[in-house]
Amino acid sequence: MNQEKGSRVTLQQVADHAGVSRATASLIVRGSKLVADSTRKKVQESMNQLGYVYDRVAANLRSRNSSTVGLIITEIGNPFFSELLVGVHQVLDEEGYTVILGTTFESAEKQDQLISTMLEYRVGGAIVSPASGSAADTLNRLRQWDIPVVLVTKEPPHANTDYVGIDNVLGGKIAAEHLIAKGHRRIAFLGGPSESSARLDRQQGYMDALQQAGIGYDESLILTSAASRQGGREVVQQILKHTNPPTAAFCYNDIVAFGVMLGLKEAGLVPGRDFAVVGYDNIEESAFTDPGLTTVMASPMLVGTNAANLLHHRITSKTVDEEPQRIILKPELVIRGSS
Amino acid sequence: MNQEKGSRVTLQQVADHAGVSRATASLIVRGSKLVADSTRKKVQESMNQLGYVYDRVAANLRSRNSSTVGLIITEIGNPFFSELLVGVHQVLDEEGYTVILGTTFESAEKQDQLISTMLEYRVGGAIVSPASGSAADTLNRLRQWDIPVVLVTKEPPHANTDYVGIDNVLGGKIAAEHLIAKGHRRIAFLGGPSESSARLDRQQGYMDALQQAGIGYDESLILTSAASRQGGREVVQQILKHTNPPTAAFCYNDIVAFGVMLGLKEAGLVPGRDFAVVGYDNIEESAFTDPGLTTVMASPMLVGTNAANLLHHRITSKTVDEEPQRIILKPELVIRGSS
DNA sequence: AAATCCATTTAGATCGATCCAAATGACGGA
DNA sequence: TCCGTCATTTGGATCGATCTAAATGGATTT
Repeated sequence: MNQEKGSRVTLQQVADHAGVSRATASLIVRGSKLVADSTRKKVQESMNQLGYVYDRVAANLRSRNSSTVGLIITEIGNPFFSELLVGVHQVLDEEGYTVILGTTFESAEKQDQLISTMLEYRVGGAIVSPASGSAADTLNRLRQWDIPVVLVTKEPPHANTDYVGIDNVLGGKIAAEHLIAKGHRRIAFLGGPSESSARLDRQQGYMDALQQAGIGYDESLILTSAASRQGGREVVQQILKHTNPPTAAFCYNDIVAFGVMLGLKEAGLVPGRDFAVVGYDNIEESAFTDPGLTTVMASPMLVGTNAANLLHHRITSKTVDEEPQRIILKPELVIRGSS
Repeated sequence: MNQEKGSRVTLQQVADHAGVSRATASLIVRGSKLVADSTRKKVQESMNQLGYVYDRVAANLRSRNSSTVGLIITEIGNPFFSELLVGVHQVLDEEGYTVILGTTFESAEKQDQLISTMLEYRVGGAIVSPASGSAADTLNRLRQWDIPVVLVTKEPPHANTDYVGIDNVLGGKIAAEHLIAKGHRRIAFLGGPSESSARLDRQQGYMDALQQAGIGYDESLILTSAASRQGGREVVQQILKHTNPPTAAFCYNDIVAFGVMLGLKEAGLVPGRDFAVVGYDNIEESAFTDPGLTTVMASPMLVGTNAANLLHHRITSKTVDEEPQRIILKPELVIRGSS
């Protein structure tokens, strides 16, 4: 405990203090069972006395393996991602990785920057939720260096990479089917950024359901917006001015749905009675709104744990050239008061 | 661009390719103006051709300075922290740092673990929101190694460290004064973990205001809970059973306040009409509830940017022994429909 | 022509660990 | 006593960069 301020205690110093070689001390910090119990005890005693702190940076440099992984998401403000992040941490902390977090705010340029940073830090792998406009090329920069990448939530075309996501077509479909079963015939699809593959898939499922029910879809009831509360609020104000307004809406995600419900209240309508609303994601908050939000459960945390497990597998088994894996989680409908 | 898969291009290889020494190449990647323009161009050309990627890990090892900083928070789920995180990133990304994030979930043990990890990764500094039960000792482990630490939001007793926070006493006071001015006489203080210094300060301000107004406080109207929606919901159910129930509540934070508003609705009361609610933090969502939440604006992002700036200052100016600085932001009341 | 200066470049040691192949030494068997 | 075996320990090279102090060489001064 009595070290010089600011200067680290090195393994060499520990070894000298304990009267063994640096190599032996190194074996001990790595928990090797090659060393005799008596020496192990002696060295550990010295480590405590000197206040030794393992230098993972130096170790990683020599051993050519990294104990850090990158996590790139598009938005921290969205609880979907904070829950996903919890899932990722849960698995990776356990396995001894340290996570470097980056947020792109949906900018492809920022995403590129972040990938450069992660390369410079020698991350062992990365979990990436690609920014909407970004091409597969960017991601290949990582794979080019044999760094495993797992994509989550969105998949740019031609990205030949591991992917963990949600069956968005199915999700859109069960949402729309639910509203149809409730007797609605004019159902809007509201919000979300137009370029997002996730949004397009949900829209596809929504349209499929309407077609199959023999209703057909009305292009004028499909509107995009920012994926925010404010976006939802604006887009519902707009749809209510429609000459033949809908009686229900399926929203891009829960956040948009909250905005939609707020917009409805502001227009004097009661969500769940005068107008049905269905969201997507089932973030924690959805159970606590008034009325509770009917939504498609996307289990962000499960996406996170799956992605983390897959990445860990790739990193340890060095099988980057193996066939890419796709894990598609099946969404389920959670019915609450809003529909 | 034609490198062996998996093996990095080193500065040595770049230097050989360009016909200069490793040292010169090193000067160039660091942007030194000592080198001639002609050589710089030549070497940069080689870097592009070979696809060189700077190895920040090796560089940090030799130069004994770190370009990473640790950020330890208690909860990612709470938007207060995700907004704070955005603020921190905003400043530190700009300055060229990389952030390692850790979440304690309010566990002192986990916090200890995270600090160990950050030490092992040679972070240049850390921003920490201490877990409620944690002592100052833990933090001193970082300072012992001359690693600057900036505390945010909470301050354990005897932590002789830089601190950025909000004037919680004042915040509690203006919240209570607002409710008193609205004519309320029985005002509850609801939710939050009992050990938290932030909570105690807010409670202090609340009690001060009541005393000064000649009302005095009633211990039975002060209740703790988990700092979650569910916590707020439960605690309001409880307080409504009081023999002489309050007509207004000041809540530990916005999240608790949302739970309180939900609980009121479930009990058939309309927040803002039958019962006034005031929150704390002014997270984004507070403007989008029904009714909008009156709350004490704590500007989490501003806390983040201030903490990041202060930390950057400490890291660069090597003045760890300088008098600790305390930045206390003044909160303001944001009045909306809930009161 | 020699000395001085300045701008640029460089060799060799170093950061703190791991890897490898080889050394050490105790022990049992021939 | 000598040797092979096995468990343990070790020195020296190495990861990919930076640091230091010194070398290089052309221009300018004396």
